[in-house]
Amino acid sequence: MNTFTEENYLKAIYHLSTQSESVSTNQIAASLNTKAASVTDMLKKLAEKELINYARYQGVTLSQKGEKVALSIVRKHRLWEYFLVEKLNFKWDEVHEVAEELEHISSRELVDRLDEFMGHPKYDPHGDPIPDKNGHFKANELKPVSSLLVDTVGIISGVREHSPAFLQHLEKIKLVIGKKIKVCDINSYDHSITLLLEDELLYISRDVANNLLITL
Amino acid sequence: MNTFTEENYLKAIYHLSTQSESVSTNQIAASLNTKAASVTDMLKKLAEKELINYARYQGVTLSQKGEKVALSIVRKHRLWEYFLVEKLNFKWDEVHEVAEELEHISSRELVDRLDEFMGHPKYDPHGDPIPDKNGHFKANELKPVSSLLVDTVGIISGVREHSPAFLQHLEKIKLVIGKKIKVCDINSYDHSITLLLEDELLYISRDVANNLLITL
DNA sequence: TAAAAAATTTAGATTAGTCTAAAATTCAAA
DNA sequence: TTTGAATTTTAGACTAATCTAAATTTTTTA
Ligand SMILES: [Mn+2]
Ligand SMILES: [Mn+2]
Ligand SMILES: [Mn+2]
Ligand SMILES: [Mn+2]
Repeated sequence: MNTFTEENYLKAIYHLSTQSESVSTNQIAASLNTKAASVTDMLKKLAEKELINYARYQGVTLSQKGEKVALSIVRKHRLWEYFLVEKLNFKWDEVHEVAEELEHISSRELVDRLDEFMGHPKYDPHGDPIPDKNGHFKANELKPVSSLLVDTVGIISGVREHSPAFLQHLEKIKLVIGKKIKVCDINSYDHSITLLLEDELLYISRDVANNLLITL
Repeated sequence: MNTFTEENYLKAIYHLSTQSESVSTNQIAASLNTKAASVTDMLKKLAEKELINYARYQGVTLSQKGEKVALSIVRKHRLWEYFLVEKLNFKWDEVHEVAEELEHISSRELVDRLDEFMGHPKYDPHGDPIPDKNGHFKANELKPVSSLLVDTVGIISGVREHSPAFLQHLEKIKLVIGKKIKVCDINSYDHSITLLLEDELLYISRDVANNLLITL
């Protein structure tokens, strides 16, 4: 159907589209670790196949067809991540790279049965929503911990940054998905935050607070 | 490490090597649905990487290094097939195509954990042995039903032909792996065979008998 | 609003894998 | 053992995806 590479472009455009309406050539190049010239070539090809809306120099949006493909890749990526963590005991910082490969396995039957096997999970190990077989999902209303006021209480529900280093750090300090936290103090100089987590005080940097997401 | 295509060539050479010592360009071309000229190009590349022993016009054998790679692909293929049948309820005739894709997922960790998750199965759904993480396996002593004498008793343990059509046919007549059979009669004109299977008589053609393997 | 800077596209190459057609080699008869 | 057939390799081309360098367009800023 579509090549491995085409799928990666569509996925990249999809993710970038959640940030800004239209996506630029340079944004795509950066996110795929490739060069702008290569991106332009591929955009022509994807436009030819009507997977994107593209006009020279004007940026890109996904067509309906393209979004459908992108969502199916995202669905597969997140379902496989869930499988790796829940069934094969991978850690949440170990699954992304493997899922980058697994998401390109084409069998529709496979992904739907995998979904069924796991009981139709709604969120992946990083708190990201898993689209259903029709591409539908409801995203949680997430706020970065850095945006909260003192005394706010919330549940850790997602991350903004997916690097193994960050995820390992969170795990080490037990700040994992599902935990309840309360903001105890915000340092007005460096914006570091003191949290209450299971009766213990925990200091986190502004950087960590920025990339940690909660539901109220 | 190696490309998808290189892996498929190594696997094809591996399987062909179980039939004849040295493998020919044309055999590989036929098994991969490609042309002899393309095969020659790839053989040069694989020889360059020391994955095969190759001398112009002389046929090919796998090097130790090449065999190791081939065995890891075969291991993955068969483990995934087992997973699909045992965990996701695929039928034995539906798994091969999907496994053709899954076998190229590179993570060593993934395949070893999958193996563990399933309890280190020894045989895939078609009765083929699954190499362990070191590439070792013991093949059953298999005989085609067509080679048996009247009154021989055996257990269905493998197939020589893996086409969905053949597998579906076997399933329909309940001739599946593990079943006990007894040869009741061999027709001397067309070599069709009458079997006893769970107190019922079953007629199979020479063709089926040829592709159905048993252990004594 | 006219440079200058930044972003994007085009031009021209490169690499992997494939093909057809032609040449070379091996094998099998006669 | 020569000749013809079959097999295999080489030559030359093509496509997908990538790159660098140069040209073009858009955006910024003075
Ligand atoms: Mn991921
Ligand atoms: Mn994830
Ligand atoms: Mn198979
Ligand atoms: Mn099999």
